[in-house]
Amino acid sequence: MLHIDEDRADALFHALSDRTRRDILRRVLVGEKSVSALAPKYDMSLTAVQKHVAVLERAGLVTRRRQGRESLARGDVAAVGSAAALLRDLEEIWRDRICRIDDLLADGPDQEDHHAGHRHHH
Amino acid sequence: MLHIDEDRADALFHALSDRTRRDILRRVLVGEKSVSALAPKYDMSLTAVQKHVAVLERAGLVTRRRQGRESLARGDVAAVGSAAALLRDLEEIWRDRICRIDDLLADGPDQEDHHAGHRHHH
DNA sequence: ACAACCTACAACCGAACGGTTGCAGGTTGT
DNA sequence: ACAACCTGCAACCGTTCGGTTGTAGGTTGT
Repeated sequence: MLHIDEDRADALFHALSDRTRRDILRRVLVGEKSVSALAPKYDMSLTAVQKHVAVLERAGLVTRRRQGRESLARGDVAAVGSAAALLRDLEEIWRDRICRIDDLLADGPDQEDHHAGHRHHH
Repeated sequence: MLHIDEDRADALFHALSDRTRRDILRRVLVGEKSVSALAPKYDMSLTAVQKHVAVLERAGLVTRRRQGRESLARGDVAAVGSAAALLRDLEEIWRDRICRIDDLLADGPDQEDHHAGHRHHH
């Protein structure tokens, strides 16, 4: 689990980049909530809140379980942790920056062959 | 510095939600790089890379200094840290979830008066 | 002086985003 | 049985996003 997929990282940070979604996440982290229980907290339609929860779910930040007519969303703290791990990786890159010798060599031109393995999505 | 602005959080996570920007950030964290030094690493135009750096700069994740004809971008590890702090807040909310009594009371309907202080941007 | 280089910015384009309304379907309580 | 409720999904709309090309201006080396 040392290397999280880039697609996952995209989804994680994108899900976190909206304040309404962050607020929803905070609420479902303290306890399970149904969409209709969440909706009246925000001044937007219930469908909009539904979509926000769906984005959080696609990123793995919330899981859902169906109970009767309502589906309850619960925040997944482990997913928050894996986002935090990505940031820790960045901080570690910074801490080890001195040890890199190619930094002193001005980072050789095509040494890393034009960002290989970097798949773009369009 | 205990409470980071929501606008800043939006900008931070949005900047981090693109894999090209995360890759740029990794490179400028190990050392200063000019846009034209960064550009050949990606199969997109120089202008596109310029825009990505601008997004990172607006989020505070990189700073720039002008030297002659080129402007050098440097990653700001403190900004990465403040993003990490936001995630730590979420994890703390989860750790303290048991202590909250209003969770047991099903989170009172308008107790938090319709998400007060929640400014939306459109 | 002049060519080569690096950056900045505007205009444009298709796709994704964040929001809406409307409708259909399963669940619950009386 | 039936009304009330909760969810799911499609269609639509304006804005932002990620990318392009083109143009202009400052800096550098010969």
